[in-house]
Amino acid sequence: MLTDRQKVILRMVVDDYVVSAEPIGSRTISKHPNLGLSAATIRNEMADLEEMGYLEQPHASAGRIPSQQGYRYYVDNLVNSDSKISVDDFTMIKSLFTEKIDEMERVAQQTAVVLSGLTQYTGLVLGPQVYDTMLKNLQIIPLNDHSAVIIVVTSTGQVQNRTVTFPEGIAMDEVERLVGIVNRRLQGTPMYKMRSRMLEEIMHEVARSVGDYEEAIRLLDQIAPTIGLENEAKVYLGGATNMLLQPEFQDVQKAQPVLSWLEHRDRVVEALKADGRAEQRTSVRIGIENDVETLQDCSLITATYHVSGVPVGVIGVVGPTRMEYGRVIRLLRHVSLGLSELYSKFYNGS
Amino acid sequence: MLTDRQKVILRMVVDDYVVSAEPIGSRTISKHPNLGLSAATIRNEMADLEEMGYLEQPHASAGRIPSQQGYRYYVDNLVNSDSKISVDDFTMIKSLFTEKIDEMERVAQQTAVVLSGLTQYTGLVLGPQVYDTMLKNLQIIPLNDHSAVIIVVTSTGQVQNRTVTFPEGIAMDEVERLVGIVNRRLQGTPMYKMRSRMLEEIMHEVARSVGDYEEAIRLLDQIAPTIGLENEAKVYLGGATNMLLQPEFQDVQKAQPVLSWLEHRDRVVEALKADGRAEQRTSVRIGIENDVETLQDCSLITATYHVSGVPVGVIGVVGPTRMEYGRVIRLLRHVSLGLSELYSKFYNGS
DNA sequence: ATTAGCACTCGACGCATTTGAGTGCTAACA
DNA sequence: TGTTAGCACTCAAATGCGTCGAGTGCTAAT
Repeated sequence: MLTDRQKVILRMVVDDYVVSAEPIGSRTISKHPNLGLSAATIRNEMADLEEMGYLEQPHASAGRIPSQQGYRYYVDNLVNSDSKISVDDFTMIKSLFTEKIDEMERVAQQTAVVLSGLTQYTGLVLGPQVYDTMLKNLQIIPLNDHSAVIIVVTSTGQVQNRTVTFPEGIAMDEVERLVGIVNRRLQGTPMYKMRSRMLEEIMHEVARSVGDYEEAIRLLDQIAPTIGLENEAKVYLGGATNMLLQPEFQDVQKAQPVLSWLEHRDRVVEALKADGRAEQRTSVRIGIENDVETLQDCSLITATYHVSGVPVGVIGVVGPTRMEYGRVIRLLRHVSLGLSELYSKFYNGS
Repeated sequence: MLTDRQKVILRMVVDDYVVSAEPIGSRTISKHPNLGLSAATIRNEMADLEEMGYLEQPHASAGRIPSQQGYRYYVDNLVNSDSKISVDDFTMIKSLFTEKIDEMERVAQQTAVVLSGLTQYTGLVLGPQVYDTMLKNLQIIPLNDHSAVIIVVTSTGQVQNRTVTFPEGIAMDEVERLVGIVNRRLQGTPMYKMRSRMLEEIMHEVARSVGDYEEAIRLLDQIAPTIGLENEAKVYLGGATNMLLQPEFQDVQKAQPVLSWLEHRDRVVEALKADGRAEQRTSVRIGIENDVETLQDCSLITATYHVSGVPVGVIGVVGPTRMEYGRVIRLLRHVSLGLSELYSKFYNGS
């Protein structure tokens, strides 16, 4: 357990280090106003904090920097994440939500960019995944004799499409009949049940109406991935190269793996989803707390956003462990609330 | 005009420098087999080549490196861009086209990744823009009382969609009537004429059938951007962070602007389009030949791909001016041929 | 418990020296 | 006349060395 004074000192070290990126010495701390302590006293306390694992020394005659455990303690006990965000931040974010953006995709992208712009870290947005969407409509538009566009519309207005080529021996009208069947029997079916329902309920009816059973199955197989669109979450990155401005990424060897990791969307999606499933509204992963090896010197802070109280997406920020935890957490909370509002309006029909 | 011997030497300098990234000295060249010349002779020739502007010296006692003019001469006269690509490259690319990828979007993305993987530069793909597509179908799917999804399908099977919210006082059936009019009157209209045709031909008819003229215009305005989808080309990047492996990007200050430039898709699209309009099938922009200031130490090589002989898209590679011009040009030619074939099949209905 | 004082540590910085790759020039040679 | 060997010269990079100073730990005094 830390004494009050140790907490104060730890907080000061973190706060100072986060802005300066240089080890903090005892003198620096002792010069802080409203802290009538000499450097020697601070030294003693710092030595204790180091022994307990909250601080560390890059080398013997240098100042102290927070350890990952130190950051963790800071985030759990010292940071004030409830106060308001700064006026500048507020106006910046406000423009994001008031600007009339009718394409929801652009909102997500723009959110990532704004998050990065405000923090100089990388902004992440995991697009909304609404789980209880249902099939609204299945359309087929013939292109020529043997190919057509299949269009799926969900109850929330998401649209997915795919061009399919028919196997030899299947005529257009058979396909159209097939689509008719799907529409008749499966409208209103939740999307996540789609695939199984298609197999269970439709197959026999298909067999009855379509000439060639074998071919019908082949065709359904081709359409299935589109129809049963797994509502696959898309991730949007913003300002990944902003991170190159951070001192810890001045060394390309350090920066390359992280940027490279960010390039693979699927990995990023996975990392964000993991946090999205957590109970809390905001999650902070510091260094080795990240399952991803590449991010062992980075922190990932995420927040979920909601539609009708249900979490549907995640926003987040990746940066070096030396991060403005307080500010970033407040920013993310604020933005996630805004997004929740926006998406709720959108999905509940504005 | 260069003597044959000077050409040989220039080619050697470029070839050596491209792989070593270190200034090339006279001794190195003289040691080349099938070139019975002493270092001293090479020195004289090199001095001449420098005087003519094809080589330069980083500092007095260093070897020579090619100047941008030197690269230009190399590309124009010395590179052999017609020979075949290597077997390794061939198999790598082959898997790209034989793998059955039915989503054309993924083909483009994957092409960019493969280009980068093969070169360690950044791969670029400007998605196909087919200019003579026509309106195939306009669909409207109501979501609730005051919003619906508008879906546009073109003759080539491209699908674009948008959620629209109706102004107060416009009922769903009026919207449906409007869509019907558009379908009846404008099916088969080339997409690029869409917007003007909509205004010219439809307005008066709309006014007749829809109750409120003012509102009808407002509504059409809202739909217009989707219908008249400018066939906006999408750009796909691959392996931007691979460039951080290049020696010239070991300095973050050098790398950051370039990576940052690549982050803004619109700028990249513009640069690629510029090259796509050029006459030649492949274009090489070396250093300052790039209009973009950020790329003054980079080279951009592009090649167009075609559908039915008409150029519809661009692929390319961005890297440092010290680039394997020969190999990259051959790669791009090969890949662009493959893409042309693939897209031609796709658009002409396979 | 706090603090002043002091010896000690160690990276950063500046400066001189060395090293070596590479050049330009000159004179000899075919 | 073109080519080459030889040599003095140049300069970046590497190496070594002393200095500086921020910061520490320890001790003794308050």
